[in-house]
Amino acid sequence: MQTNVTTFKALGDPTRQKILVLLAGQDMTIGEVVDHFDMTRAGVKKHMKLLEDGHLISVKADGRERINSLNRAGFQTMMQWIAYFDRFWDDKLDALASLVNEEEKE
Amino acid sequence: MQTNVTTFKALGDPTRQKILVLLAGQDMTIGEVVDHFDMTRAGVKKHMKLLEDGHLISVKADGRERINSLNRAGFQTMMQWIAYFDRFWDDKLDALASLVNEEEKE
DNA sequence: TATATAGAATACCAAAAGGTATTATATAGA
DNA sequence: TCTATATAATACCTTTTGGTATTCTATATA
Repeated sequence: MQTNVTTFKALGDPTRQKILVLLAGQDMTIGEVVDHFDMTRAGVKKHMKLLEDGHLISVKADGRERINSLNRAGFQTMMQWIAYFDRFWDDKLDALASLVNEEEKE
Repeated sequence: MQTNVTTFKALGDPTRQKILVLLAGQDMTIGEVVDHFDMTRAGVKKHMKLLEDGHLISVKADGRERINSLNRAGFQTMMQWIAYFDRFWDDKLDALASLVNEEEKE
């Protein structure tokens, strides 16, 4: 329950969401990602940094290029955090079920 | 694929995450939530507004009180968005499996 | 070696976000 | 009705964020 704030924050921006969708299609260098946006390389680079901080992408050096790919870790962290609340919905459903059963008895 | 940015943004803050955990324990008025933080009521109210915008909580009026409770909608939206990427991991696993199979043949 | 290309790093700016203080409104209760 | 309480609304301030421009470093390649 700590650094997942960084991960959720990374997803709280439309540009970064689009970058992830792009990378789901294929791994890319920053240059390739930039071609899909009307934004400077430096701007895109900042977004990539935040995605990396949130463990949503990982970078691998290859000569003078840097290959960016999706990183499952961030996604799993989020899923786990959200799953914590499943307990809540289950309780609600249980309570509803009990209520219905009680009424049926009458 | 639109307003979920608001939802993820809402979760990208530690105070708001804590509020959700509190509400998972029990429904609360803003006043009750404030008691758990070293922050003004106005500050907490702003956070609640963002959580509501992201459909993570819903508010029900009761006299002069407002009862806040978790809203499953926001959680489901996020789960669905994240689930979009499952395809990616599956592909990766498939590719890995093919590779292994190829090697076994030799 | 000289030069072009892929990327990193820094400084800077405007807008948005996190927070407080203050004022206003509606309802509960003496 | 008068007063206290639960909340809403607005103005304001400081920090962070999204973005550009500019400079610097490293690696391909003519």
